[in-house]
Amino acid sequence: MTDSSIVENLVHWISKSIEIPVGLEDALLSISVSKQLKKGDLILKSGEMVKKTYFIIDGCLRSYLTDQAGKEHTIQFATENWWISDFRAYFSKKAASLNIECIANAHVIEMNWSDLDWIYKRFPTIETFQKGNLEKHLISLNTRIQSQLELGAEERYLKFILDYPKIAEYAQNKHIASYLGISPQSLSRLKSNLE
Amino acid sequence: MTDSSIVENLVHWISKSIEIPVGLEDALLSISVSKQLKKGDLILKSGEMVKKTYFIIDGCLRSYLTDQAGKEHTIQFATENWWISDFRAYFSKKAASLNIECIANAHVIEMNWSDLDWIYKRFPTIETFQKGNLEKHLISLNTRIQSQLELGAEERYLKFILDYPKIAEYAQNKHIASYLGISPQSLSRLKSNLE
DNA sequence: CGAAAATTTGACATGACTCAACTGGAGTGG
DNA sequence: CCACTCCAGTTGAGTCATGTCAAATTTTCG
Repeated sequence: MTDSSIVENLVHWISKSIEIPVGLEDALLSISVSKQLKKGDLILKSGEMVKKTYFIIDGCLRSYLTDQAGKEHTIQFATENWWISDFRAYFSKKAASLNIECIANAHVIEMNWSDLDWIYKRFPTIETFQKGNLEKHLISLNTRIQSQLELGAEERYLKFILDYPKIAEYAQNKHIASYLGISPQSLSRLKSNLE
Repeated sequence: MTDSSIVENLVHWISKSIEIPVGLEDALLSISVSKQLKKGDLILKSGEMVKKTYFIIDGCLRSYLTDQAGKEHTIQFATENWWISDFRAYFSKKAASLNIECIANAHVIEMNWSDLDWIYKRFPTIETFQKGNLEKHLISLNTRIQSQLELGAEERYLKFILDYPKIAEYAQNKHIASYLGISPQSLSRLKSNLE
């Protein structure tokens, strides 16, 4: 895939929420770096400054953190048309606490946050698009908290594979377990109980 | 307190992130309704459409949902300079799934979402302020998910009273328990273990 | 094929839940 | 001012879900 055909995917996605302003596509092309990632690639390590954000064309990535006990906790999965970065670190201007790892070969667009902010300044109408992204993200975090509060482990798992069937295919069980907040063993048992 | 002195609080708060455009204060005043709430007042009930959002001047509110088993789960606490509403329902144009309750006598500014959107259109520069709010909200949800994943109940409680000492004063134990995702009994035991 | 990683399974420990009883304070009305 | 009620909080006993540790099995991939 060429850079320009990759960027077309992003433009097409943006065009679903707003009219594409003249010049936007070229501007995006000028700041985009298209990357092919292989399973296992680490594109952000905790402790680094968060300079980049990624838009996923296909494949799957996850962000996770490692706690004091050495256990990993998955914060986010990202597939087609999602963004991934360490948002919390970037928004609060701190060093990354997350790692970001490719878990299924992926095409992504890499952009510098600073370049993206420049795009937002230059094309004010896409604020709407960006606001939509933030809202979508907010909804998904809210939903996750709600599930955690009111559902048991089995119900959370069922909801997960219902809401994100694609991710359920890509991700390993231990990744899903670490997203649901249970041990891999519990997830394994829970699945075998489903019949 | 008069309406205009209440709105000054909001304007002052906004002025911390952006330059106040000419006319903004009057515009805000024209759409703001200042309300005094008493402990126990319910200002949103699940099932209703979400037409309003609230900015808190002082006091404390919480949003919660009731699950099938009749158990309450606190989604958000809000004190000074926070907004509260059923964001998920509003952003996704659905009926409220949350209730919002005043838990300590409060002054709030009530606004219609539609009027607020009008303000955003009319004063594009406050998009920055709004974006900041969304980011702040996103960070707090992220932090909460992270705590839930990597901390045990006791550590979550300690972190809670550290991060939100004011709320810890206002809120009842059962509210805090339902926010942390544990039973009131467990919270009680946990606290007595702290010495 | 063989090594390394992921998953499954078993045995056991434990944290958190439920149900129920009891305590203590706040508010109300006689 | 006391008696009563109501509700939050505490405490105890028993249960259940989930965690841990370890071993066995299966899958992945060089």
